[in-house]
Amino acid sequence: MATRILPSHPSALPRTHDPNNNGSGCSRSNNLPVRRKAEDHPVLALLDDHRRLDADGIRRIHARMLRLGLLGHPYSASRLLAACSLSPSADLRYARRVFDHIPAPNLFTWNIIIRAHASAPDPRLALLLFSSLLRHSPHSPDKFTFPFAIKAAAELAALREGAALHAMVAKSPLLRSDVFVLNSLVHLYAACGDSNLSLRVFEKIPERDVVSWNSAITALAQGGRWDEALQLFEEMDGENVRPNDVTMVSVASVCGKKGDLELGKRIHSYIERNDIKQSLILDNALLDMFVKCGSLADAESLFDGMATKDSISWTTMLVGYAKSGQFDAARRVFDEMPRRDIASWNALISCYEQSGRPKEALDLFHELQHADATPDQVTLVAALSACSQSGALELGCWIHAYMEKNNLELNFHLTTSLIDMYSKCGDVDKALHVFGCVSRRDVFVWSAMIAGLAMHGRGREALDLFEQMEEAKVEPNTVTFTNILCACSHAGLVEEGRLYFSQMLPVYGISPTADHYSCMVDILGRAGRLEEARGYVENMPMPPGASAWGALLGACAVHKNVELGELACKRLLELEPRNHGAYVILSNLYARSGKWDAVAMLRKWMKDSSLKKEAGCSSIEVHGVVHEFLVGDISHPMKEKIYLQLEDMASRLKAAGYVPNRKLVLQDIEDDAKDKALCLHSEKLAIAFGLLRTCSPAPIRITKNLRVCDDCHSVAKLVSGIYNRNIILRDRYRFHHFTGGSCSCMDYW
DNA sequence: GTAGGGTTAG
Repeated sequence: MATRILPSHPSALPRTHDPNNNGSGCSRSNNLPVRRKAEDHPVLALLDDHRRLDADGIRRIHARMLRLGLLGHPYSASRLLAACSLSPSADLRYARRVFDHIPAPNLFTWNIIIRAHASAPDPRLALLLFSSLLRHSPHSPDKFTFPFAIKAAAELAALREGAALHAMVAKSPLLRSDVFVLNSLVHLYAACGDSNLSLRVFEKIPERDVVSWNSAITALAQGGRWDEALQLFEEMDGENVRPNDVTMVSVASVCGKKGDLELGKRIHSYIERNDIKQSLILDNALLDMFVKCGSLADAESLFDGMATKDSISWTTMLVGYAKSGQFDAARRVFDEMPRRDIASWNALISCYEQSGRPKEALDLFHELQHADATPDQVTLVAALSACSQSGALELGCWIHAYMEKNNLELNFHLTTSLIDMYSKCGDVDKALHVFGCVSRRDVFVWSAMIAGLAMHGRGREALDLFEQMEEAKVEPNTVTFTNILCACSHAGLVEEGRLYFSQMLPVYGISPTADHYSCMVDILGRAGRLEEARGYVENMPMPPGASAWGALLGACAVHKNVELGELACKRLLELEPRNHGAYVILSNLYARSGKWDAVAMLRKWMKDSSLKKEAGCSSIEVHGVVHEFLVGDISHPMKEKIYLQLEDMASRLKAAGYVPNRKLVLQDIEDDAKDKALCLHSEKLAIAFGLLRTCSPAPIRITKNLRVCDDCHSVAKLVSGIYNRNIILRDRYRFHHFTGGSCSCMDYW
C-alpha cells in the first residue's frame, strides 16, 4: 500500500495554542455577549439528531460554528464531523474538508473520519487516514479505531495490510481481547478468502457474541464449507447464543448453495418458530434459497407475502422463472418491477445467454442502450459471451470499442471474454491482439487464448503459447490441458498430445479427467489409430462418458470402421438414448461404407421412435444484427431474395459439376425432395443471405449450432471459389475457413 | 463526554 503518498495533514503541522485562533482563519471576537463553554453551546444541540439533517442544514450549522469559533474546540468540532460523516446524505469530500480544518482533532474525530471512509467506495482512504493517525497525531488508535481500519482492509481484501493491523492488535492486551476488534478480524480473513485463519481467530475469542458466530458462519459459508457452516450454526445453541436474522441469512444462503430444499424448509419454519426478526435481506435470502432449490412455488408465496420488496427481491424472482425455462414469466417480472437497476438487466441477459438463447440476450442488450441504466463489467461479460455463441463479431467489436471509449478497466474476466469472443467469432488474430495488449494475464486468460488458437487449427502456435505461459510462471489448470489436447487434436499433433497427456500428473500435478481421456481418444482416432484409441476408452480410470464414446464413433466414421463404430454408438446410446447426433454419424458411416440396408434400417428405427433431431440453426451477423436460419426457413423478411439467390447458387454449382450428396438425407423421401431438403440446409440459407448482404473482401461469417454436414461443407468450398468470397464457418467443434475452393480443415473434421 | 463489528442477487 502506498501510504507514503499521503498528503500532509494540516494537523500534522506544529501548532501553537493561540487562544485567538479558532481554526477558521479569523480571529475570534472578544465581544461575545455571553461567554460560555464551547462544549455546551446551544448550536451543538442542533447536531444531536444528525440522521435528520440534510446537506444544507449541515452547511448552515457549519457556518454558524465557524462564526462562533467552535471548530477550535476538539469536542465541538467532533460533533460537527460526526454529523457530516454519518448523516444519510453524507458527502465525504465535504467531511474530509471539515476534518482537514479541525486544528487538533481528537481521537474520536479520527475514528469518525476513518469509519466514514471504510465503507465508502474507496476504502483505501481509510487506511491512508489510519497511517496518518499513527504518524502525525499524538493519539494512538484504540478499540474503536481498529474495527474501522480492519473493515477497510476487508473491503479491499488486503491481506497484507489486514495482517499488519492484526499484528498491532496482538501487542495490546486491551485490544486483543476486545470482541469488536476480534470479530472484525474474523470477517477480515474471510473477506481475504482464508476461512482457516478466520476460524483460528474465532476460536480464540474469549467471550463470543452473536456477531462472532455470524462472522464465523459466514466465513465458512463463503469459503464453500457449507456443512461446517451448518454445524457451527447448531453449536451456537449449545453455547447459549441466540441466532438472529443475520445468522439466518447466511444459513439460508448455505441451503440454497447446497440445493437442499428440505433443509431450507426446516430453516424457514425455524425462523418463524423462533420469532427471528423479519428483514428485507432475510426475506431476499430465503427467496434466493427457494429459487436455488428449484421450488418456485415456495418462492412465489413468500414473494407475494412480502411487505416491502426491493430490486433484489424482484430480480431473484426473475432469475427463478428464467432458470426454470419460463422466460415469458421472467420477462413479465422484468417489465413489472418498479425499478430496474443494472443488476436486473444483467440477470435477464445472463439467463438468456446461459440458456443458449444468445439472440434474446443481445436483443435485450440493445434495449439497454436506450434505457436508464449503464452497462457494467458483468453486463459486458454476458453480452460478449452471447456474441461468442451467435458469432456476432460486429457487435462484439462494438462492445470492445465501448469499453475503450468509457475507459472500462480490462479485468481478467473481461479480457478472457474478449479473447473468447474474437476467437469464437472467427477473428483469432484480433484475439491475439487483445492478448498482446494486456500486461497481466491469469490462467483463464492464457487458457482462453490457447483455446482460440486450437479451434482455428493453429495447434503449433497454441503449444508455443503454452510454453510462454510456463515461462511467465502461470500454473496451468485442468481447463488449460483440455485446450492443449484440443489443439493437438485439431492440428493432428499426435505425439505432442501423447506427451502432454503423460506429463499432466507427474509434472503438473493435475489428474486427467474424463474430458482429457476423450481428447486423447479424439487425437488418436482422427489419426486413424483406432485400436489405440479404443484402448484409452477401455482403460480409463473412470467409466467412459458419452464424450469418449462419441469421439471414438466420430473417428470410426472418418476411417470407415463399421464394427468398432457400431460398438461405440451402442455404448453412447446406452448413456444418452436420445442423442440424435449418434444416429446421424452411424448412418453416415454406413452410407460411406456402402451399407445401404443398414442405413434404411436405422432410418426406419429413428422414424418409429419419433426421435427428434436437434434443429440445425445457422446465424449470420450483418451490420450488427444477428439473423438466424433454420432448415427451410421462410420466416425471414427477405425470403424471396434469399430463395432467388439459392437458385442462382444451385445453377452455378451444377455448372461446376456439383452433385448433391443425397446419402446424407435421413428422411424417407424421393430424390427430388432430398435435393431440395439438402439445398435448404440452414447453413446454405445463411450463405445465400451473406452473398446478398455483404461485399468482398469481407468474409461471410456463419455460426452453426451442430457439426457442418458433408454436403454443406462441399457447397461452401465451391461457393468460396465460384463467387470468390471467403467463408468462415464455425460449427459445434471448430472453424472452417473456406477460400478459393478449399477448406482449412483439409476435409478432416 | 460522543461511536463500533456480522447478512441477500448477477
